[in-house]
Amino acid sequence: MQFSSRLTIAVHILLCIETLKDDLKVTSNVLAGIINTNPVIVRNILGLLSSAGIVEIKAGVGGAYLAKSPNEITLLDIFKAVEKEESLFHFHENPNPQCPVGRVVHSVMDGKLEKVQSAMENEMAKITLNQLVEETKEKNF
Amino acid sequence: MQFSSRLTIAVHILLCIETLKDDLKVTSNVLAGIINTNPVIVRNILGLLSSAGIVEIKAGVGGAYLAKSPNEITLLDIFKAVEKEESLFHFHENPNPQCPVGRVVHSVMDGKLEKVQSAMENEMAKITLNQLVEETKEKNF
DNA sequence: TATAGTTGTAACCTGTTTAATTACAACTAT
DNA sequence: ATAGTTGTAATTAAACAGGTTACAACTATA
Repeated sequence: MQFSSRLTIAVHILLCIETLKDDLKVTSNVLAGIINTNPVIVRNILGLLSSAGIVEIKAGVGGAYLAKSPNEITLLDIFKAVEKEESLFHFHENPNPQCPVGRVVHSVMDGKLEKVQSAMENEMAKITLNQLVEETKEKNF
Repeated sequence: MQFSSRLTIAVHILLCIETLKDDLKVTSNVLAGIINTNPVIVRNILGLLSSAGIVEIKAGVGGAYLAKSPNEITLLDIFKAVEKEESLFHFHENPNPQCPVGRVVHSVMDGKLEKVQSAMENEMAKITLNQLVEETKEKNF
């Protein structure tokens, strides 16, 4: 199991919007060329980011813009925008309730799995788009 | 995206092995009945747990047994046994290297994504099978 | 030794998801 | 009015999850 590449594509899109905004209008065609994918893929992901209040998209005339300051956008925000599943873990259904284990396995595990997911999300919340922009600039000298 | 139910099934299997070992021979048929799935599913997951050195399986005569003490088995061990992907995240291939973002996005993100994955794995490593067994007993009074 | 119960594995099926692609209606600055 | 763009539907191919049937190989024990 892996997460889809929507997360890394979304980050790439946002970095491009912030980095290229002064030089050209950042459209789905431009982004698709940079990311090496299809404009429809980009438009779908931009739609998710827009629904999440992370970007604004100009209908008709085209172009995507950040809806917030880059240090108000975290990796967790981006992750939640593109991965809609509330829980990371999928529990098998209908364990046999006549077994002492089957009766309680769900309640025993739920708390643990929530902690694991929270650990991941807390780490994502520490990373802002601003940090990523700065590192991108640094690596280009 | 969600993890497969292999993790929770594997935990359920291990809890059953430890809890029921004194009362009956824990075979794939028994486990399938308890977990409410197919014996082949159970045998495949038991095979993964066996390859990882977590359980021993008696060929021919049948039955699965823990290969280690329950407090030497962590949720991370179980997770790694049943989810074979090394990286949680899937990076989109071939971003355009002529773009200053495309050139470095991989190296900027890799470190971040590793930290996120480590946070999740560290939390999993804290949880032992022994804890889960104890909580299962408690919840059954 | 023959047998019954079990494991390991192959083959197949269905449903879901990802990613790519074509097509086109609707929108809007110029 | 137009050209460029977005939003979205429909289709395709590949991968994966989970289930199922089938059967060869194994082994304690009667």
